Amino acid sequence: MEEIEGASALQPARLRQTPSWLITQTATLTNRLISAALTEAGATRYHYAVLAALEEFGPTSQAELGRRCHIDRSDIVATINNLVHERYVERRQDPADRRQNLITLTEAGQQRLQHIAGVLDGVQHDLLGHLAEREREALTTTLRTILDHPSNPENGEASA
Amino acid sequence: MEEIEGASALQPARLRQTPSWLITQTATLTNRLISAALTEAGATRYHYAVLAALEEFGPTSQAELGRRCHIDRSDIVATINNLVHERYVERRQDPADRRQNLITLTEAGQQRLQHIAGVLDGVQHDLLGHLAEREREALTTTLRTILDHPSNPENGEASA
DNA sequence: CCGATATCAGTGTTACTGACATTG
DNA sequence: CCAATGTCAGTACCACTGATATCG
Repeated sequence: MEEIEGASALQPARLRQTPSWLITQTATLTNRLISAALTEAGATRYHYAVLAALEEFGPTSQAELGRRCHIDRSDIVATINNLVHERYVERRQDPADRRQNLITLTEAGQQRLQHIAGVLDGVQHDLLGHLAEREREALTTTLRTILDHPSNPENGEASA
Repeated sequence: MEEIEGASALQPARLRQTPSWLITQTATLTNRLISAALTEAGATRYHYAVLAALEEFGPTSQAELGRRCHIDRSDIVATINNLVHERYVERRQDPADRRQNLITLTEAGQQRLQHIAGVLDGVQHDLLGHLAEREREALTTTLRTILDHPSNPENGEASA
């Protein structure tokens, strides 16, 4: 077993032929790279998602942030706690609806987002840089198609 | 449905443009479907992977199973414990190398694999059934390319 | 002594669940 | 009374780390 070079060990053909397996394996690899990069920057994927949503949509309630980013309400709480503590966002009660908190991006938060986005760009390159441009685009298009399809429970209900 | 149809809430453009985000979201959706299907069948992804490897390669040590399926040694232990308890595999010490256990698929395990594979086939259909055949193939091809690339630490070292 | 194996205990992140109080 | 929101506590699975004992 010395002359081995390529794969560390041959994978079962069943796994190589099962799309769901390939997807989760790819996600595992992706998460390794993302975690390494973001941990170094002291951030998480949730930070990035929330900051991006706030930049694009302006002050937003926590529940709405969760819907937009597909993050659970309870996880949003922890994320916002964190971001508030680091002064990247501000949380205040919405006077118009006192059930809600309005989350606002700060100047520092805006810069933070830029920084995280740069870090993530590097990861995309490590992960997909060896693919042809067409292949990369086909991949993202297909993934968006899958995510937008009604088979995704996230899409079924709309709060009218 | 009311007048809203598409996404339940508009997602930040940054997320829609970040491949790593699309990959992890797709994996989350995939895992929801897989978990639902496998939980009902009383199985896990690790069960499927190990059974598939044993069917294809015959009796195998735990360490080798881990390498082939990209599962950590310590997780293999728990998986094999489980499969042994349900009589789908047998574990015995390798007389030729007493450090190793040789894991063998039983007749029941072979049938179990068939059953799980059938369940998973249904999930692939729910997940990707709405894609064109070409798109599905392009997706799996691209994912295999990513996973086989040296940027995947899994591929770097071989016991050369 | 070193390397590989199996095992055990424990950690961290993500995603999710259930409960609760407040407000509309 | 019902629905939505924010909060908290806790769970499950997956991936991983470190330590240990055994064996080659």
